[in-house]
Amino acid sequence: MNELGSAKTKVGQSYEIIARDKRLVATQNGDKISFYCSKEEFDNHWANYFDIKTDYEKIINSIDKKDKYLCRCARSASGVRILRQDLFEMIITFIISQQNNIPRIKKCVERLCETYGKKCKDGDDVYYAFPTAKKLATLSEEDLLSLGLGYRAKYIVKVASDVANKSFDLKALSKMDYENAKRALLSLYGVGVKVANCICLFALHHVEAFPIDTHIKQILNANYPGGFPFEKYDGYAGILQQYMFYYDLHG
DNA sequence: CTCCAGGGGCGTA
DNA sequence: TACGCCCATGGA
Repeated sequence: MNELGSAKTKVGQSYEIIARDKRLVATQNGDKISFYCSKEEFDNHWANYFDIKTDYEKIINSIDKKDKYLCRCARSASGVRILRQDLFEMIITFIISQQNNIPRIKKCVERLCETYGKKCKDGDDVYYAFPTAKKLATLSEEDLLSLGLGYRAKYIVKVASDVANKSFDLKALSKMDYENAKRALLSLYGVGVKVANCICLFALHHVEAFPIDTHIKQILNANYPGGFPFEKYDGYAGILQQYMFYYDLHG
């Protein structure tokens, strides 16, 4: 059992996190979070996933005190962390996310896992891992269309086969700096600037990546008509972007 | 440059 | 209940 500071106080919330073939149940009571796993599993796997080593308080303290809006966002979202999620999962998930809303993205990913992912057991509970590139590469566009993926189906088939046959090298990608990683991702079929930035931020932990969707565009227009002061936050603006996103969503 | 491509969630009436 | 509107990317 481990504890973390939380972004927001809630009572009796329970969460299920599935990443690669691992699953973690977490509950939150007030600002106390409990993780139901062994200390070994937490240290070996989830500590990295939750980016435990990064000092987010230091980041929050670095915010320009004159920027009341950003200070308010950071205070509201102070428990938000940039996860270190699986690269292939993020590539496919963010391709699905384009032109799509969160409930539907969740449904698509769940169907994808239940249909093509490895069946796993945790005690009496059953869950499904995210499908491998090798597995997805065997599918046809029609297979994915039937899961409701729409016009993104053809992107996923192509990207999965490029990854499976190593014409797109994930290992090399994971070693690149932000600019090179972004350029490499943009070469993938169905990946544009916004999706590439999301993958950089949420899988590769390039926290300078600052994905701009229409939601963030509105936030920036409303609060930074002269443009966001990237120069003050060199190398980690993506974390602040997440604070603004959270604040806009949850207040 | 503009338009269109699934589809469903969501705001509005 | 029913109606538009929205959305990221590639291709025409």
